[in-house]
Amino acid sequence: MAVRVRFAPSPTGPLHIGGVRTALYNYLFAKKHDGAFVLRIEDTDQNRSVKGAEAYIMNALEWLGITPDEGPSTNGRYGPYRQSERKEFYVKHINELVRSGAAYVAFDTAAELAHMRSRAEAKGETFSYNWKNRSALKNSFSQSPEETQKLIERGVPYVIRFKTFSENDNRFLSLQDDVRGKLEIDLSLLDDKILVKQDGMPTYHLANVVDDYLMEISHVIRGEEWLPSMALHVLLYNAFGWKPPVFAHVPLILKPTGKGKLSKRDGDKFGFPVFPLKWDKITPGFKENGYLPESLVNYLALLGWSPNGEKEIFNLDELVEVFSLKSITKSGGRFDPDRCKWFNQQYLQNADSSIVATVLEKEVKSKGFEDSAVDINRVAQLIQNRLTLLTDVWNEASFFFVEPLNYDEKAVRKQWKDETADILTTVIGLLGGSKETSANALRSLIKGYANDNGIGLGKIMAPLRIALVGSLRGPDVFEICSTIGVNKSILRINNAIKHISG
RNA sequence: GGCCCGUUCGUCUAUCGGCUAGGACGCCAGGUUUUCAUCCUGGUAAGAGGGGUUCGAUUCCCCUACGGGCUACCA
Repeated sequence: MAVRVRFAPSPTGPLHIGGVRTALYNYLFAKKHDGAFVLRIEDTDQNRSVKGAEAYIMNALEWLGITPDEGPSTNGRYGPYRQSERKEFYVKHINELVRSGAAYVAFDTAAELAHMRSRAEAKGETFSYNWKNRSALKNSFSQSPEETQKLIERGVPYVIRFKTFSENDNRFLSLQDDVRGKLEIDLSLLDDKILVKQDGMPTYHLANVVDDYLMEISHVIRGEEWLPSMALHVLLYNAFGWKPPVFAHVPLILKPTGKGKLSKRDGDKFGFPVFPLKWDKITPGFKENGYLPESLVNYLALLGWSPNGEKEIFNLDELVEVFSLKSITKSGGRFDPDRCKWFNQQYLQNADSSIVATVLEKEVKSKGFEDSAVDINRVAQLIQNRLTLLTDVWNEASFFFVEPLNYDEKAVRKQWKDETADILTTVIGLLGGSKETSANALRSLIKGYANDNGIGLGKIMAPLRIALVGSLRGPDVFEICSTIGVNKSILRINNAIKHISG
């Protein structure tokens, strides 16, 4: 049987990082088995749909490189791919269930149920709409078919519930999950879930099962929050006479520290993004924070799943190659910002330096420091292995374009001596007189001078760096000197002498 | 409260009854770089607790604790 999987988010906001990982696992599994990766928008609850969320989800998947084979933007033969556009299918199939007696009509209002719930709670009990009390409530079980028919005709609002369990049914249902193994569920503890709401729209449970069947989904890979309803879903497949898909419930992503699962607020709190792309004006995503999509994918893949062996850096294609549901972890994992950054640093180091150059060029332009004399590509190469995030670019490269406005006090105190001004003045002379301006040429020039005159190189290098950069950091001094040009270097050195010694 | 799932270094994980419990992030130390970062080398640090089963348990079973999820006319 062909492998077909789906990622089925609800468009209630930006795609959370946990959703990203679920989508990723689905994608990897599909590609591994030459199957199809389907995007289905679960928007049966109109009230909760958020404008722009669907587009966000698609853009995010696109950015990550895990583009669906089928979805709202394609015209696959299993469409439409928005549940709000599939009502006819649900109506057709729920009628089957009602006819067969697997589902029934119920007239209890939300207020009545809420009342019963709070009364039970006051007594320390839990109200559950199930086999024990179903015949005592207002539904087609407690009423005659004529009565029910009459109420429906009169337009009394109703919902349709699933008859989950009855006294004579098998009490235990055995389930198989590809991540967790065998599970045994006591069906007598389950309640009669609503399948169709008063407004005629299906709930998640119905829509999900009908769609997965109609779309010929072979494997349902979804978050662990769905594990408790797996029995219901299998029961639904059985009631329809359909073969259930294979299920695999993946663990949740937890907060870096503290209790609970990762939430939007953790991002603000700990200073890292939890969404792939920026959402509103104030919530940046991984992209805006300087992460490469490949590194996010790599990190997320390894949070909750592990390959054989000790290799850790995998691009998408390599992940596809080695991915397997069986090696998904059972326990929830904490999101570790440091480790995520490390992956980014690794990818940045191995990336084509044009990526860095592009970002740098944009920064330089937007800040108004365009300088045709400074080779952007060369600077990019010099700073590339000093970056962790793409957003570090300007901090690492600014001094190539902007001369120091002030000088690191501590560095000056320690490295700037009485004789420094004289030495640097000589250096200026040497630089000015040099025909060769490559980093190597300048290096041997200065080293030669130091050697010939018995001056320790340290007496030159540190002050020179302070003069050019403003502090003791950055790439090789002679590379900087050569990249910004001898003339500009001399200017900076003169300035430093004036400011510090003068 | 009820039900379900889980539990190996601080974090992500390997181990599928026989281990000096391996790797990665982080952290610490040393080396390279006459700076800083990178890079290299080394170090630190774990089987929640208690019962079984077994010649032998991190690995299998039970209990407890802890963590997580679900418990809506939300997904």
